[in-house]
Amino acid sequence: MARPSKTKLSPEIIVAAALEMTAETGEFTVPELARRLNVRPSSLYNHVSGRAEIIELIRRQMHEAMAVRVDVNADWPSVIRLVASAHRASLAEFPWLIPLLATSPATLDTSITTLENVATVLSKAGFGEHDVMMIIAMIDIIVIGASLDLVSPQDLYPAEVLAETTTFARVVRSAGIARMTRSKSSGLSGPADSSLLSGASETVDEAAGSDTSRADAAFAFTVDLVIDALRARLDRARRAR
Amino acid sequence: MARPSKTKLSPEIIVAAALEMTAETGEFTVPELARRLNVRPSSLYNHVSGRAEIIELIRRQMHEAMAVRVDVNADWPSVIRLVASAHRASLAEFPWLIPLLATSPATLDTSITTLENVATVLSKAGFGEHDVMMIIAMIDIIVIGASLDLVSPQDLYPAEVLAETTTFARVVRSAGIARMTRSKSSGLSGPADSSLLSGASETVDEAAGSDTSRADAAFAFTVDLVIDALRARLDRARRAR
DNA sequence: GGTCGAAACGAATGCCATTCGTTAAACGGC
DNA sequence: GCCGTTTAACGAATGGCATTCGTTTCGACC
Repeated sequence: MARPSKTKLSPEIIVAAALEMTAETGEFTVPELARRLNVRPSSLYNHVSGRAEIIELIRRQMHEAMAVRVDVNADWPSVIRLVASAHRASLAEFPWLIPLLATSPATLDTSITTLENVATVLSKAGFGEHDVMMIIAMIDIIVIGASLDLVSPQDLYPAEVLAETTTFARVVRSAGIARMTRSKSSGLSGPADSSLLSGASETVDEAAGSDTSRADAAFAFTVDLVIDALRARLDRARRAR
Repeated sequence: MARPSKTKLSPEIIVAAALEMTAETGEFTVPELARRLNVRPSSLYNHVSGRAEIIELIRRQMHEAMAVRVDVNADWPSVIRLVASAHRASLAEFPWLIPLLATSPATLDTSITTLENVATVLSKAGFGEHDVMMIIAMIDIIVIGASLDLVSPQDLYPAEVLAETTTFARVVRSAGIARMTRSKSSGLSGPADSSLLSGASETVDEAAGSDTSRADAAFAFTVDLVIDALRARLDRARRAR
């Protein structure tokens, strides 16, 4: 077989398939990618330089997807909520890419535009320049942390462990979070170490959603708390002036 | 060669070498590990079941290292600061393990003891049970996010990109963070995709520390803000009662 | 219509994780 | 102190992955 009448590949096709694969299995190998595209692995190298470039393209695409249209005239708490929620939602879809994304420069116009708009809104609201920088960094921190939290195993605090505590056990129980069954771990693992998740039993996870509600609550709590604190800070600054 | 007079391996020796390797290169392969220990790869399998178990042992050790001795009689803001700082410091040492750690249950007595103590302190301080749970989750969120932030590339916002913004550029500049040079990327990558970091130029990174100060500032800002907000929340609850 | 580049293939390389059978030393009961 | 059993090393072999190179054939352009 040689060159086909209609080309079967392109960087776009490749990256789309790769993204789809990571979404399904959390894995991503070149041979498997080629299999999905009905192509030999070596063919891919006519379009991309290698696995690393494919990952880089995925990263770019994620950054684009994370761009949010910010209304520059909206009030700043809404903007913070919007941006934080949108970013968290995007990240939580591909959690194993988080270290990649968190540690790569914000090169994309789209995401920088979001930042620019957020900065504008905060500035207009009366925050000082240093505060604006810190707030943006803080949003990043919270978003990334909360995204990882979102994909945590359902029983972050197993019953056996809770048994040894008193205060903490009561607290957990009161939050309606305790899970007595040790259901299968989250699908997270990334390409690096999927084998790690063996051991986990495969019990029914009827209440699989119960823990995302914990993560949601913690995220909401944090964002609310932070916005409250920022509001107070703004008031204080205004009164001082 | 057969059984040596003095055994050359043990799970402890293996995990120590593996941890050291990840600290140095961010990588961790079984053959390389064996090479460091002056042993054939197959020998390792007499002591651990495989790569996955080594990772699991590393995870355990990290959890142990993250345990903090909490003075139950200390004031709660100090406790929050202490726990958050200690956890962040531990995580930042091995950032590629963060997804692993963040998504695995807290099984270890040591780390659960820390949680128990934190819960006790917060309860004694007057926080309701639901709040205690949320605060603990929030600390997790902030710690994880900040740890990843800590290992971000130095120039998170390259000059070329900033050129297209006005407000944001001013904000960044005022924070004294702008880095004009594009120095080599952070060493982060995890076992999955180290090859990604090729391309990066190897210029001198004279001011490599300048960005950790940004990360430090953002972390401190967030913790301070959150503690302020919690203090206000506590006051409000007290007054309502 | 001939030439040249592009896009597929197949084979081959080198690394990785893992398994199995082998060997010889250490251990432990008598 | 002897002897069987266990143990901890080894070497070879397997199968998967990422990648490279040479080959083939098709399409496009002159």
